[in-house]
Amino acid sequence: MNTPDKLMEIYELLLGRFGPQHWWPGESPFEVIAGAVLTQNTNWTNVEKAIANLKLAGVLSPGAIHKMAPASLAELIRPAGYYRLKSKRLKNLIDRIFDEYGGDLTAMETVETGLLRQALLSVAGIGPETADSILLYAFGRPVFVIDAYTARVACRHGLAEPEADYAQLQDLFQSNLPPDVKMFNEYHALLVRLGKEHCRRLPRCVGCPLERLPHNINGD
DNA sequence: GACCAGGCACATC
DNA sequence: GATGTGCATGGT
Repeated sequence: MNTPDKLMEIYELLLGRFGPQHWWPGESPFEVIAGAVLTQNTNWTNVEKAIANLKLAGVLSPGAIHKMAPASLAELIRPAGYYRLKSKRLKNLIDRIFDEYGGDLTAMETVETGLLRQALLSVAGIGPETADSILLYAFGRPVFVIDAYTARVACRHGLAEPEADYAQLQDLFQSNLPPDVKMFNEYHALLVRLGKEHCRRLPRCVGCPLERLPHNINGD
């Protein structure tokens, strides 16, 4: 089977088995942006607490956070962990949004995807996964998000080399699938779901023969 | 009481 | 260029 068909088959199997994952459904773009930073190396349930704090304090907006002292912001996002670091990163990003786009997220909507990605990546604290999460989940761009689970799953299904880097893995999905935002959204979430249930604690797939691993999408 | 979670930047070798 | 380390909380 060719790669595009294989990738689509995996997607269909995952969707059939787990159903839609509802990642970031119907939330404001800014909430998604904040969440993308807050979730770095952090369980999502802790991120939700931090976001709830921001909402309760009425500061879940670029303008409000722009004006806040880093220490005050840090205190609100404390449940998400790495709070001093993430306070700085969030403010770095928002500072940029003010400098480049006047603090207006709608002004970013017209920026070409590649340019927007470069802009995000140039912010200290925004790496490829965070940038791509923002592009896909906040701005609806057809960008495939790669994370550690994606790498493990792709590798263990013979779709990528163990040493494949972020760009290569992203190219695998983007070059072999139609640029469908809704599918990219769901596919990434499903790969994380699969990874959590079957690939936890396994550091990539080096030396693991596919047949012997408990990773089968069909569940056996 | 470990171990993990929807990373990233920086130091060091 | 690869590898190691700090960042920090809350759930299992």
